[in-house]
Amino acid sequence: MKTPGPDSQALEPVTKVSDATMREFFGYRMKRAFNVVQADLARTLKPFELRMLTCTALVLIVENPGLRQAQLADAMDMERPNLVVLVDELERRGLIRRDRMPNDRRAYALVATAEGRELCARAVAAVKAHEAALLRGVSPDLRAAAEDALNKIERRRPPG
Amino acid sequence: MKTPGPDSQALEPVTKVSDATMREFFGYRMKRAFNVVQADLARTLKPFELRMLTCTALVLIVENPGLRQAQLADAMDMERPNLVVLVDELERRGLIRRDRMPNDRRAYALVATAEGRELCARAVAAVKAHEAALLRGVSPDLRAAAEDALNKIERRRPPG
DNA sequence: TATTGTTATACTCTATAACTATA
DNA sequence: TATAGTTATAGAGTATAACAATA
Repeated sequence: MKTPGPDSQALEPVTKVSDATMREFFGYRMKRAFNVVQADLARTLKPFELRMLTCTALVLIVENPGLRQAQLADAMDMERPNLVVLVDELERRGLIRRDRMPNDRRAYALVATAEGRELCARAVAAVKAHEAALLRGVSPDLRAAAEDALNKIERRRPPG
Repeated sequence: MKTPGPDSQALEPVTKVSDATMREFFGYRMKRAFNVVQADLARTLKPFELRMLTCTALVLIVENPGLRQAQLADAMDMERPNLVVLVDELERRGLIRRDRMPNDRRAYALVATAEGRELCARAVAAVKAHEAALLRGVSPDLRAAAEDALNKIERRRPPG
């Protein structure tokens, strides 16, 4: 005796899509907010022909002249092979140089050129301005709380 | 008269990499924290052979039986072509069905199967538990503040 | 004409194994 | 033997144009 289960019910069309279940997850809210931030950042960096990753690499090289690629990859939480293309791109554009380290000829000392430092400064200023616009409506207290929470999560790393 | 500029200085090796400039950006902190959350989520969903996107799609279909692919894509903030492969995957595994809509034969009414609903419930429970573990150390007040900030950012969308 | 789902394509980000040259 | 950088490759996520079927 086979009665129609819920799978074979006639359905009325969905008018408003609910994501109540997903909204209980912090990760879901983070992803949605991050998508907005990331899209805004991409648009902001486009005039400089930078992306989030290339901009981050450039900033870190400017701030830490002489660091090795392995150090940069570690700081950016990415694998060494994936960093190579980013560094290639920045070098090809004349924004950074790969200098051989005198005492360890396997490694490169990454240094920004004058042009790289100048572009970096302009990009950082633009991002700062766009973030201020994006975060207007979020009070300083609330932003500080959010950053506190994000830092705590970041430092948590894989918990079993 | 060409004196050595800062580019050609001898550099002492970098011992500790500083990201002070990047840390001023909310987007940078978000990305770093999101990477941790995303990695944890991926590990949590692996036993169910789900990823963040397939899990989200499944949850939304379970919660909104009969919704169209275009509605689902809109709810997930993704392009229609990219959703097709996700829905293909869920359908191939027998977790959802694509029913033709009676009044609009262009569209599909997406419905979860019994198996899909059961897997969904187990996955949601697992994610809930893992998030609780990941967020232990973040007080409820702080978490609420962070979610408030994330929601405000999400609702902001592209600001010129 | 416009819309739904689809195909094809391309770009970005990520992850792993294996190689080279140095140490 | 171990490490720094590299190559090659593959899997995901994302974005756009163009198409067939239907409205």
